[in-house]
Amino acid sequence: MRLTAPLVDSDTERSRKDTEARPPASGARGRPRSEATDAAILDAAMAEMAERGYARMSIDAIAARAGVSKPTIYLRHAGKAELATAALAAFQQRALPRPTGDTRADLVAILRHLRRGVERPFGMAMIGTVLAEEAHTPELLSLFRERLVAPRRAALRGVLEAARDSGELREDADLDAAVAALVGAYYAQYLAGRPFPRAWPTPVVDVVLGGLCRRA
Amino acid sequence: MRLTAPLVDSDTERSRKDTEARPPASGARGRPRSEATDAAILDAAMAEMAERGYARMSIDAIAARAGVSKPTIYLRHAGKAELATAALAAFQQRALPRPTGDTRADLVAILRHLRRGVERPFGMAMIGTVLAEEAHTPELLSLFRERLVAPRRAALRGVLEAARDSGELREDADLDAAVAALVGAYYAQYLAGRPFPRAWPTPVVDVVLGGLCRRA
Amino acid sequence: MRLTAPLVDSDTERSRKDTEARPPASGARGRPRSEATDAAILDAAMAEMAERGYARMSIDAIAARAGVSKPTIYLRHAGKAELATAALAAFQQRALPRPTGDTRADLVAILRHLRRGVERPFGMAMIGTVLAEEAHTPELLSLFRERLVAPRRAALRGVLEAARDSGELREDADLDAAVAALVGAYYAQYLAGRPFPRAWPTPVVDVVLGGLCRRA
Amino acid sequence: MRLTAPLVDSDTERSRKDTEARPPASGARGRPRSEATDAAILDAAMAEMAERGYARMSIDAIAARAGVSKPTIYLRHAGKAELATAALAAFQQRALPRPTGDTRADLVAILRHLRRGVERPFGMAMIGTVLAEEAHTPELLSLFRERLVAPRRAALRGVLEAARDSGELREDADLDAAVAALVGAYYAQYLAGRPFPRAWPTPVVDVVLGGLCRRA
DNA sequence: TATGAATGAGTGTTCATTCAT
DNA sequence: CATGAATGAACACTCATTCAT
Repeated sequence: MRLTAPLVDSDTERSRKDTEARPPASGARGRPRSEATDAAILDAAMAEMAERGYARMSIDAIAARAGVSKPTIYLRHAGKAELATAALAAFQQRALPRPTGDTRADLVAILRHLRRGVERPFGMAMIGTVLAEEAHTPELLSLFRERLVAPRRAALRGVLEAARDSGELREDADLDAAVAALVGAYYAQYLAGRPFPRAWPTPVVDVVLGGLCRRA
Repeated sequence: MRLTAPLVDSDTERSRKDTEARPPASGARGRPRSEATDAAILDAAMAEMAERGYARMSIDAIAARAGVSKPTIYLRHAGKAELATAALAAFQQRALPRPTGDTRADLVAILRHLRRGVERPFGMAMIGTVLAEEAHTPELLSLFRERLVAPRRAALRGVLEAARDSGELREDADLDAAVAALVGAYYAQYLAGRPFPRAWPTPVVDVVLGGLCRRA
Repeated sequence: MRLTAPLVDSDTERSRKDTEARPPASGARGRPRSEATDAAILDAAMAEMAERGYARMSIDAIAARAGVSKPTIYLRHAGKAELATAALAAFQQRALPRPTGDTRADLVAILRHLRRGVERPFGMAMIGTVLAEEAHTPELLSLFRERLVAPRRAALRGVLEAARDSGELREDADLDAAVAALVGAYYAQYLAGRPFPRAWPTPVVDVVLGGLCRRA
Repeated sequence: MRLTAPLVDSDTERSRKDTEARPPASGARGRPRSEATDAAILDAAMAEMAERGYARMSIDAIAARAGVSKPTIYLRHAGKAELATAALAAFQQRALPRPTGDTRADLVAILRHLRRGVERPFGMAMIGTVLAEEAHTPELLSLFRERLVAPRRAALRGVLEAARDSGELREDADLDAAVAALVGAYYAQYLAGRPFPRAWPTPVVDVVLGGLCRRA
């Protein structure tokens, strides 16, 4: 039974659960594990981690939220850290927008996608917790990078590379720095506690694409 | 007795401790409160918070690290949250570089200053913990913004405004987006797990100042 | 959540434990809660409260005395106050003597019953602690009144009312004052530190009855 | 400086402080101890003990209430137990009413005096705490008996003996039981949680006296 | 003499984890 | 397979008492 709505959106997909610490015995003897239970646990863990942070998230709360008992969780995951990483590994963000060939519009679309993730309740807290736990549970940060950060950066980089190859950009443009500036602007703005204007992605893209200096 | 080296750098200055919940009585009666103990507690708290995060940081560990007993801490700080905020408030980053009038050099200097803060051991974990604790202990994030984030943003903005006023920048430049892109690039790069090239600030400043697009 | 239990039960040593803050799930799934442990905890709590008083009674000591761990206690009782009230609620004094119709003998029998309670080791200390805690933990006193004081008063009053109805006592006899004088004599004697003579109840009953009986 | 009104009434007298654990050095060298401070400490201790009970009363709170520092207290009293007993020893209740020769009126007057003590805020809590602490700090109960209980019992007994000697009472009346019934009625009524009628002492005296008086 | 600072030993409570059914 | 019961280790915080000024 679901106790609360899951953190993930409806168009979220769950990836294959091949990261479990305690795989079910091969052969199909006995009652098979419920896939719905598997998913409920991972959803609950993800939600708790986002809302309360890894350190504060409690197995008890996850069990209650997923509507299962604690041993049911431990049967699937070796411990708190493994549960958290499994939840993160299973988490799939919304599909990134497909590039259209219009560089500016594509960049804005990707930043809009990022914004939805960051503005989701506790989205920044989730980023915070993986950073805060780096020393204690480094897998969280690596997984976060692999699952959430890297795809977005790749998408941005793809758009920029295409633009460069088509001659839209300067040959010597540092695309790495550009990608960092584009996505980082969100983090910086949030950390500064400043409100996001309605059409926030546009000015950022404009700055990065066009620069601040007066044209010759 | 100091158990560990302090987190703060040698050129760090400690700000006035006016956030204490139980201020020492004015006048000089009785045994004076040891200033070395005051500092040791705040240093230890800051270090524990950076290394383990606010949720995991324990008063016991802070007491041990500072070489004092727990009641000595509670004499000065009303609770864990107050101790953490006091440590944050007392933490003074290195002085920001003074602007020279050379826009590009000034921006690079400020970003270099930021980089030293972020690359300090557990620097990003500190940012992570204030973000992760936003729901539970919002004072941490607001204090962090006030003490660390805002001054840097103001410095960056000052340099950019001067440049705009002197005609160096386009009149319509969105300085807010530019500041976010400049400092955010660090966060994004760290979160991506990518190494920082030797002269990292330069490409970022170049992108923001000059833009990616080919000039007309 | 229930703070007090209903007024059920007449003869069983331990009343039904429906005052628990975290009741066991109905149905028989999972490991059943040990009834021996339930009882051991309540007994230990009652003993500690009588011996050391509510304020001094520690969960640690109760756990040790009951031979269980502290979380085992917290599984059953929401906190120290709830544990103490549960112990008090579960405590059942010896059954009161049944009235025989002989007024004087019945009163003496009830006072003898009271005396056994008061002379039990720490019996008066138990009364003391519920009085001392009135400001801090008023449930203790109300439960004590409900479970221990009220039944005895009712029994005494019943005997006196029967005697009055049968014409043995004066019509205008103040039964309330008489009941108070009868049971209060014990408290006063104890508080005075005076030894209880062998047949103590008899003189008290004689003093009080003499005042109530119809004059010749 | 007095922080709060003292528990004791204005017509309360303080007895000689010859129970101090640490008497001042003989000879009058150095600054003499302030008698006002002595009294403030004892008043504060008495009030705290009545309000919170011996176990919960804290030296810190007493110091604050008395407007002194903790070492000032420890200079005069060897520890918490000694402070509490000193406070109790120094406590003098209102003077008992002088007997007039009218037995019934004298008894009522003494019970009225008792009632004022019992109904004083925390009066019963004070009785409770000395009972609760009997195992831990038996001096409290002995002192309470000596200072508060015994004088009242003696007064009651005096009135009754005079009445017996003057032929008002039966020769064989058990005065001990009668005294216990008279004062105990208060304790019992309070413990039962029943309200005290306006003229409460009268019915109690009537019940007890009726039993003692020679029949017509 | 008096102060404020400092402390060792606890307090009630919670949590990740394992056990018994 | 799944449950509820049980636990060792920790947690933030407090108190009676002593120290240094």
